[in-house]
Formats: sequence, C-alpha cells, structure tokens
Amino acid sequence: MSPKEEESKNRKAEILEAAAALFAESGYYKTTTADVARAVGVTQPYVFHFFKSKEQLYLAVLDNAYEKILHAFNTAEAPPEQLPEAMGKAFADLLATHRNEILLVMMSYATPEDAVRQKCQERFDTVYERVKSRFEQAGIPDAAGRARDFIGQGMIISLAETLNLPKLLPWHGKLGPDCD
Amino acid sequence: MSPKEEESKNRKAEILEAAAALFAESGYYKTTTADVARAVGVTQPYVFHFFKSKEQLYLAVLDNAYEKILHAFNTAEAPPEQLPEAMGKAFADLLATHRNEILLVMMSYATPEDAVRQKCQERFDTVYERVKSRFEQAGIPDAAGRARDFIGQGMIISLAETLNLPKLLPWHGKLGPDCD
DNA sequence: TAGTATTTATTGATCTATAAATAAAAAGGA
DNA sequence: TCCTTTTTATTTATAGATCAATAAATACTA
Repeated sequence: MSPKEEESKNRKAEILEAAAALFAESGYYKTTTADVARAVGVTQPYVFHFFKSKEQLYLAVLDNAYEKILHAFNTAEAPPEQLPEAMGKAFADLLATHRNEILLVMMSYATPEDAVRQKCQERFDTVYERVKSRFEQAGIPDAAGRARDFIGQGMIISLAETLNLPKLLPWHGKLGPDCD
Repeated sequence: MSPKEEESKNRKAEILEAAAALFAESGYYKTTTADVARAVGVTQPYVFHFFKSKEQLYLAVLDNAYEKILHAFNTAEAPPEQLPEAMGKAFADLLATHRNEILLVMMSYATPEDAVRQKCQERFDTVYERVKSRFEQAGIPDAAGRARDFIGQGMIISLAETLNLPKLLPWHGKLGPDCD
C-alpha cells in the first residue's frame, strides 16, 4: 500500500491517533481542532465530518484509552501471590508503549466538562471494580484496600511522569533488567 | 466596619478568594476573568489592576493553597508511630475546611501551562521532601516509600472527591466519631 | 484639589462550527 | 471503451461567539 493510500485508508483512525497525542500533551482546552487537523494533514472543518464536536472527539479518544487499560488489567496473568505485581507491570508496560493515552486517562478527571467527568467517573469505577475483583479471586486479603492503593500508585506514577519528578516513581533508585 | 468598608478593605484578597473557588470548580481555562470579577462584584478589567495577567492570578492562588498544605504537614504533631496517621488527618481536615484549594492543588499538575507545571513540580517536590523528612525524623523505615504512598493516598482522595466516587476514599465503610 | 479606586469602551486574537463549493473516484449505460 | 451521472472526499469561506488585555475616562475620598 502506497503512503498516499495508507494515509487516506482510514482518516477517522488517523484523527483519533493524532488527537490522542495532542490532547495528552496539551489537554482538552489548549488543543484546537485546527491542531488536530494539521497533525493529520487535513483542513480544520473536515474533522467535524467524523466527529460532530470537539467534545465527541475527546470522548472517543478517552474511551479508546480506557479500553487499553482495562484490557491490560484483564489479561495480566500470574500466580495469586504475584498478581498485584504482574498487574503493576502490565500498567508500566502500557505506560511505555502508549504513554499519551495513559497520561490522558490519569489527567482527564481534572477536565471540568460534564461529559468528561461523567465518563471518568464511570470508567474509573469500572477499573477499580475490575482490579478489586481480580484481587478477590486471587484470595488477596482486603482486596478493596489493595485495589485502592493500586490505583493510587498509578496516579502517583502519572504525576511523576507528567511533572518530571522521577523521585516519585516507585522503582526509583532500584535497578532492574534494561534499566536506563 | 461597615459592609461597604469591609468589601473594599482588601480587594486583592477578595479576588484571590473568589478565584480559588472558581478555579477549583472550573479549572484554569474555563474560568474567565469576568467570572472572577463578577463573583467579587467588580468589573473585569479591574482584576488586571491587581494581577498583571490571568496566569499570574492563577499562580498566586495556587501558591496560597500550597502554603496551606505545607503548613498543615509542618505543624502536625504526634508520637513517632502515629505521625503518618496524624498527618493524614491534617490533610483530611484541610480538605474539609479548604476543599477548593486542596482540590486545586491536586488537579493543577494537569494544567498544560508551562508556568503552572513549573510551580507544581517545584512545590510537589517540596511537599514530598518535607513529608519524607518528617517520616525520617520519626524513625520510620523506608521513609521515602512511605512518603510516596502518603502522597498517592492524597491523590486518590482528591480523585474520589472530584469524581464523586466515595468507594475510593480510604475511610469508606469504616465509621468514626461524627461520621456522616 | 490631588490622588486613589473603579468603570467604560474597545481592540485584537482565537476558536468552534456551519454551509457551500469543488475535486476525485466510482458506477452505469451506449 | 468513452461519456455521463452519482457518490464520496475534501476544501474555501465565513459566521458567530468568547476572552484577555489596554487605555482612557470618571467617580470617590481626604
């Protein structure tokens, strides 16, 4: 497939991808639909052919990102005692491969748009319930508390990444294989 | 002091207070200088007589809020074994009495303005170092890790409050004195 | 009257969203 | 195959709204 064909294969997917990067870096308000269009190489009004508003575009991006997180937590496998660790690693891997989307999810609760808040509330609840339920299945005591701490850990990792404060990363100071 | 005198006693302080509430509720971008002015009862351009830009106003509000948090963590006193708990309570008290400012601090790292990011980085670092240092003085093992978890707890509390997800509050399910 | 507090008027920039126009591609019939 | 019609992809032009910020004018107070 030629680059040109590749490019025009699925404009909607291209827009979603570019928007994810831009929203993650510059947030909902500071990212303009013109920025997204420019990144893809189309004109600004054309974005509205695929998404009826900037808000709908943002929500679509956010939804994709939450799906990735849920999938990672659903598929992480390990013997019961090591489950939290394995899920933590799944999160760290996702952060490495899809940094934009992960940080977007972890920051979106601070976006004061009703529709965004609603989605964050619903999806964060789902993530929490999923983590708790997997911890329960693994026979981990105080699964609710552990799930809470697990999410807290995710938040502080995102904070550390966003503000460039490596001190706050849980793996700070420790070295592992392939540590840079 | 008459209401009129009271009102005009310190316009700058009034503006800071109104701005704190508005910024906390609606964030940096969605809060306009006209909103702040209206809340105080002055005209929009007059805000610029006290703060040379909207950004400077926001930074001033943010600074006040960080000061309150630092003060609370500095002054919390307890026997060494109970220090983390006492500092957690100090945070919870602050959240109850100055909800706006606390939530503002915990969400501001998601505001993609260079000056805001810089302040958050510097101040979050200060808070972390202070907590860690107090934990060390109290002879708590792995003070760095405990300080990290402490901040993570604060983040998840703020998330739970912002998104209205009481499940995620550490004190969820437990009852204490005067629990509502 | 001097000085301080505050307002009116306004500019210029930015951004989402709509509507109409055009170009390109695909389909259909002779 | 060549011409015509229809559909799809994309652009140009622009409306309409909002906002931060400046400058000049005015009201208030001592």
